[in-house]
Amino acid sequence: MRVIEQVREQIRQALSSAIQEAMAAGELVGPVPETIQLDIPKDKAHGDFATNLAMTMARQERKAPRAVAEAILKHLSTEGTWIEQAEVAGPGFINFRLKFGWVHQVLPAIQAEGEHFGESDHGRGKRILLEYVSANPTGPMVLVQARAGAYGSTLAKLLNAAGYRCDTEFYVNDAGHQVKVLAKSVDLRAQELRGAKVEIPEDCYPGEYVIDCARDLLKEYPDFLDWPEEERLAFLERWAPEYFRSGQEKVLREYGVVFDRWFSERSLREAGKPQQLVERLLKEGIAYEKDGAIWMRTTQFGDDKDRVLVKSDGEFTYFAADACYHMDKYQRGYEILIDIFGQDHHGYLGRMKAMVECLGYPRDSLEILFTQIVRLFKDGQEVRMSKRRGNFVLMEDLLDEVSVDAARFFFLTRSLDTHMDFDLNLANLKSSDNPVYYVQYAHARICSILRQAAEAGYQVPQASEVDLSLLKDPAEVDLIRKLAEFPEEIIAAADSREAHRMTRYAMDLATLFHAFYTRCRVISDDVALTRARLLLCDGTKVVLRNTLGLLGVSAPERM
RNA sequence: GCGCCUGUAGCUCAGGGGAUAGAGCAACCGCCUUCUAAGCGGUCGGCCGCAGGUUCGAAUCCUGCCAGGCGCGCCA
Repeated sequence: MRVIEQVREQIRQALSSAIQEAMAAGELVGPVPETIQLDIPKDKAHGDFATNLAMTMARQERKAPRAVAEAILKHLSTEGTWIEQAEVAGPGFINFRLKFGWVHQVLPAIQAEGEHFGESDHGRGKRILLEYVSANPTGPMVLVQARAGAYGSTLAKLLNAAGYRCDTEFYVNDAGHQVKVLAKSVDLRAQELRGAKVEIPEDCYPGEYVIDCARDLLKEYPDFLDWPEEERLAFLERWAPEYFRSGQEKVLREYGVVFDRWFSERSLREAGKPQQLVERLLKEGIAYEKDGAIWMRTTQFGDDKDRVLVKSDGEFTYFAADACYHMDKYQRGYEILIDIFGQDHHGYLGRMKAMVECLGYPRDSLEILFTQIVRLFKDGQEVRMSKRRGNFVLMEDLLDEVSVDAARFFFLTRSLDTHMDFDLNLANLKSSDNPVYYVQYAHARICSILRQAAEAGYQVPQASEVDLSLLKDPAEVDLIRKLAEFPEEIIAAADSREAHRMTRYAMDLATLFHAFYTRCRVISDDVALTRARLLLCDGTKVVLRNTLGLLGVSAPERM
């Protein structure tokens, strides 16, 4: 049950009828606007809801906004609604004040729905595939992937809570040139570890982690270097990517990021998907041959230049495999594809959109979100990451410094497209100043109250046995109203793909609870009031836990 | 040169057509004999990068400029 949604609908219908009445009376021209915006004003003096309806109608009516508003109000019938008072305000807003108690309806709903409170069928089961992180299996993950991981996993939960059916996938680039380079690099390091003097060529991976990988290899296969070179390299082309991939999976799992599927690029290639696709596109005239290569006609759909599918040496490009992968997603029944890419891939937007159209799918069915860079600061200095030099900041390094809860929450307070600074010292991530503790503290506080109440013989009552009208302190009403907003907050965050809205909601909710706690004593001699407040505490606890759950942050019972 | 992102309080960032622009941190002043002070209340702090335009209304949309970040391969 969505309390606010129902109230909104009620007000919209009242407004809509009022306009029709006014039109019948010749006071308005009409027509009734298709959408009626109904906001919750920032300033409580402006009522519970407000609409700019009259201002948007001013032009068609050829009247001053306030005059339009007056005409609407004259015909507004509030019978059978929660509306107590409606008035014209400011430049032409219509402000509504609702009857006391309208928000109270939400507490029984929370109690009934529990961990499912907040979910809705808004998305109508539309199938979405969210691909994110997708780090190359040629090394450990870097800082920005922690950002993508936090954001993506929460976005997926939000989409599912909002009634979409969202699956998540990690695309493993375990094929192609880079895998050969990786195999060569590991092989050389293995030789080096066994005392051979080897020179690491420029084009090999120089990172320390390659040495670690070689060490683990020799531990598992002590006779590795006795194998013929050709066999060694062929083996490593499979073993090394899997070595790094499984390492990534482990780190991500500890970070609260679990994928429904790890999709292998090699599996696509081995199944002959690129050939099939190229043949099909050639037949359709969407691909063509030029200079010994085969190109996809992406310029047809707004790309700057056509893209190579098959190089003149006969190899399929990464782009060709990516096209297969995305086509495969559609063929598996997903209607919307969301990819989260690093900022350094932003140049792909045009070609990816064009690619999807070349494949015969709607341009808008592919959405690409870009995570902007993350800079890490420590002791006032930027910790620089450089993949080439091999001294880049790893995701694991970050998690050595801060808790998963702190890291996830911090990333999720920022919109994806801000360039963010992660200051290990100033952000004080392990200290109590971190907003994540502020929110968790509210949850722990409630748990403590409920424990104390239990000792005093109070259990959380059934909502039906509580006099909700006792919850009338402004702090109580504000808190309940915020609880009521939770379902639509999820929908807004899911639809806009803005996962970071939920940390703000969490902080706002915590603030309102702390204010309530300070103003209103829960456990007292007044039995009826105590029971009502216990129900409110329990409802807040449920919503805090649900919110933190979406964020992938723990909800501690004690702190 | 072209493209993408960013520019809001001392710092880190929300807000992205609507009423008086917000939060956290930092600074300052108060509040624990009672359910967790990891808390609450208050003060200080802003030409929303600059200039035009659209609009009843612009921090928000459009154009240009300035500054910073990142990309522009038959690489992956």
